Amino acid sequence: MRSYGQFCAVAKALDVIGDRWTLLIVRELLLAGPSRYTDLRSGLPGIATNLLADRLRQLEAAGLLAREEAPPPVASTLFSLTPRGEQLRGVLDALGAWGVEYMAEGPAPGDAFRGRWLAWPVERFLRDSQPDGQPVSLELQTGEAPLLVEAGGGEITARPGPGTEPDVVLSGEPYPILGLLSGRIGLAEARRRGVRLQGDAAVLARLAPAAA
Amino acid sequence: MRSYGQFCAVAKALDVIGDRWTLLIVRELLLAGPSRYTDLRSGLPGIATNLLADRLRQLEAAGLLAREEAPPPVASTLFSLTPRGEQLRGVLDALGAWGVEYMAEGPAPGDAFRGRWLAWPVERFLRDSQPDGQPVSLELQTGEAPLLVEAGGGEITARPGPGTEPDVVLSGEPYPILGLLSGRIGLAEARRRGVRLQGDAAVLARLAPAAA
DNA sequence: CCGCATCCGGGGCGATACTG
DNA sequence: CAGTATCGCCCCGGATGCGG
Repeated sequence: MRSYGQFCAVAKALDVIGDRWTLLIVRELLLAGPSRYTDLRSGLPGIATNLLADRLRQLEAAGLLAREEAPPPVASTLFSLTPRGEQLRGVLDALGAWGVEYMAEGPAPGDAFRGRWLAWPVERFLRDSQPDGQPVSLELQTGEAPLLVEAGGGEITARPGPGTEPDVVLSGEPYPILGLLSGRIGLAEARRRGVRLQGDAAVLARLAPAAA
Repeated sequence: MRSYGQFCAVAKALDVIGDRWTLLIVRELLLAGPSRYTDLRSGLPGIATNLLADRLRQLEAAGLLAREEAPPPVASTLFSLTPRGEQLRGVLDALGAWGVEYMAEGPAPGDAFRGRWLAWPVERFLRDSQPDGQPVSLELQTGEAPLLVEAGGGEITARPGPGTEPDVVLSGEPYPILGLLSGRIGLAEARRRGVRLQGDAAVLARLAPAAA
């Protein structure tokens, strides 16, 4: 991108990661770890393939991304963040915390969705209401890939992949599931909106809205 | 800007503030407070005037910015951030903290500079090495408007405006001044690069590089 | 199938000029 | 002082092609 030409920390940062799609590519790599080109594409619905290739080159040139050739029989290229790229987590956290407010409005018509995108709302909007209780786990099935949420010791973490014997499994549309988790709607209302629940519903009480 | 069309907190945030120049306008309003159109322009060297007008309209429509008509005899329009706009401080902090690394490389040829842009490097890169000592103040004269830096109680703050009887005044080019404050170069080297110092040089010892 | 390159239309952006 | 008007250009989006 064209430089702002300003000797300022914020402007210098935007010189590097201010291009369209760039931070969303970093988001995918932070959420999913080392990824193939095709997987990045599926995690970035709407991106043009030439733009993705361009951005990957720019990120590599800037030292934020490394490209490793996986050995046969995998025979695939893996893109991963360098330590410098990982340091963008703080920026993405701040952006996600600020943008999560717009999630409460629900998805716009035609909005795409991937299960792992719930990671920020879950970690940012919720807290563990019983820090001294036994750790509990939830599996969220909102798309292709499930998200595993764990609450314990006052902390809430979210990461991709199915859980081994989660205490409760929620499946359905992301918006009502997010509403249920955040307490904006109750279980009955969530069910009416197509959310299905398997397991121990009492586990949901462990998740409480975090103080703003 | 065109929406990313993704039901994701980060993407929704970028839908609102991802446009070119937008975050730099927020930077100016955070650093300088309510500002006139002309002052914003001078704080954003390189921006086209139609773009500034466009962005101000977008920010107003998004509820991040308010426009107040100052009464006569001032007879001027003031642009200020709404509370929602102020909440972007966390995003700018994260961006500045990440981008400050590029400041160590020095300004690119032709880079513009404004004194208040040093606020982030100073607050992020430095700490008060003697929290129990008397508060001290420094005035940095690097451009048109001076920056006032205060160290006391372990905290370092930076804000625009000249100080009343600062303990030390530094004037010169921003890069060597930044190097002097961060300890990358010594006082002798800084003087050789044109930095002039008035007052008590011992005060500089209060500022130490913050742990990375 | 994976990881792109190429082509082309539209719009955001940049610079300058101008105005109430 | 606070913008509007205009005009190129280049970035972006969408489609298609293509070698490994």
